Amino acid sequence: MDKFKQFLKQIASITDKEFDDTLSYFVEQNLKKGDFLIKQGKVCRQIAFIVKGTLRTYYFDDKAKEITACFCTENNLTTSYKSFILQEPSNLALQAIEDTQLLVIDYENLQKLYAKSTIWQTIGRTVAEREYIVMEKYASVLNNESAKEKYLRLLKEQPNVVQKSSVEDIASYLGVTRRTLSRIRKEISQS
Amino acid sequence: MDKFKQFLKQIASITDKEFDDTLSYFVEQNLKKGDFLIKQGKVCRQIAFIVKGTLRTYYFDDKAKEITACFCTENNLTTSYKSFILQEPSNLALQAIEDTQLLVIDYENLQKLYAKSTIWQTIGRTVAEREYIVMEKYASVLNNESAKEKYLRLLKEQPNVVQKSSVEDIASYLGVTRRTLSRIRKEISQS
DNA sequence: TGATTTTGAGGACATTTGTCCTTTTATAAT
DNA sequence: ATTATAAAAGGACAAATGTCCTCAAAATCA
Repeated sequence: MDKFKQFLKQIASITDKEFDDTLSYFVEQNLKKGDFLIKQGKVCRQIAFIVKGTLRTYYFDDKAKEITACFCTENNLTTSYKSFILQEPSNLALQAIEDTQLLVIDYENLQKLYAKSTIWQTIGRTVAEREYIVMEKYASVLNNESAKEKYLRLLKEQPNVVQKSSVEDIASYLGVTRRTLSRIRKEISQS
Repeated sequence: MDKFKQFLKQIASITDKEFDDTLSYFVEQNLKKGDFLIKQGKVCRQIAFIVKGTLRTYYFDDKAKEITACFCTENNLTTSYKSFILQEPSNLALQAIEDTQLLVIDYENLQKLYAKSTIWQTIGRTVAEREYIVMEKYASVLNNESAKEKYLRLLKEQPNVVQKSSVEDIASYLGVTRRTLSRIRKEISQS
């Protein structure tokens, strides 16, 4: 609960009172490893703050290959954002890769917060802006870095994720094949 | 002017009066081919609606290679978004690749709009959400498509851009080398 | 117009990455 | 513990892409 308050304070200058007034709009939810927060094809109706744990999001590309879109970690928000924004069926699935504890708000409640509170309008915009910045960074990495550079970056920025995930999932996140990732790992272990 | 109103109406239900009250916050600006809207290293203080024309945005990657980040076309917004959001020096430059006509709002005026009008809060959030969705799509293309697929997609989605831009710029946008793009073009012309 | 510079096409070869497969190792189930 | 199953490593070869370079065409400038 306190972690979430800290998270929000770092986004906008929300007062303790505003925060307390808000909490009733959220519900706690726990996922076991392997559980889904959101499944493909359903309209995503939640945004969740990850108190503890990790989720992987994935979709299927044009060639029906499963692609990891993102690893979502503690102290961040997670959702199938496009589906949530447009309230259209989600092409993303969100699955817990370990036991996970969430604070969840649904679409209606968030709209209520937007309607009644300026600070929440600001939070909503700022969250979208930040998600944009993260995605822009990801795109530039995909555009400009080699397989090895991308893997080393992930290793540096999200070492826990590398630990907890399968080679397959990491490879598709980096836009390379298992074979390539295997080569890279060997190279690294030898140097 | 009317194009801009249409653009906004499609984002949020802004009334004619609200729109008229807003217009004084914007200024018209014209760029000649080659002119910069924003230069690297400066804090970006504007968001612009492109009434007519095209801009290219670019940056230099870790290896000091110039990379085209985006081709911005008529009836869309353009800005160095990250720099604008964080009010930090821009790594992007925005340059007109043909004579271009803009409607520009600066940072202070936008903050004023946010402060005084709920509809502008909604517009601000919705714009950020849309930019996110565009960037997410771009990332998935970069992650999953071959050089040829990416080029064919650009050709389909932004044929004018392909016409107006150099091979170099298109290649870096697609994350490939000139040589690769040259091969693809030959292949296409032969089929 | 003629000279100069920039841009695009493409040859030759190197490197990276992918495909298909087998072997090895780790994990789970009985 | 033993067997069955799934995941990772890696061999052999193919395809895609990059590097470096030259030449021709196009654009620009004097």
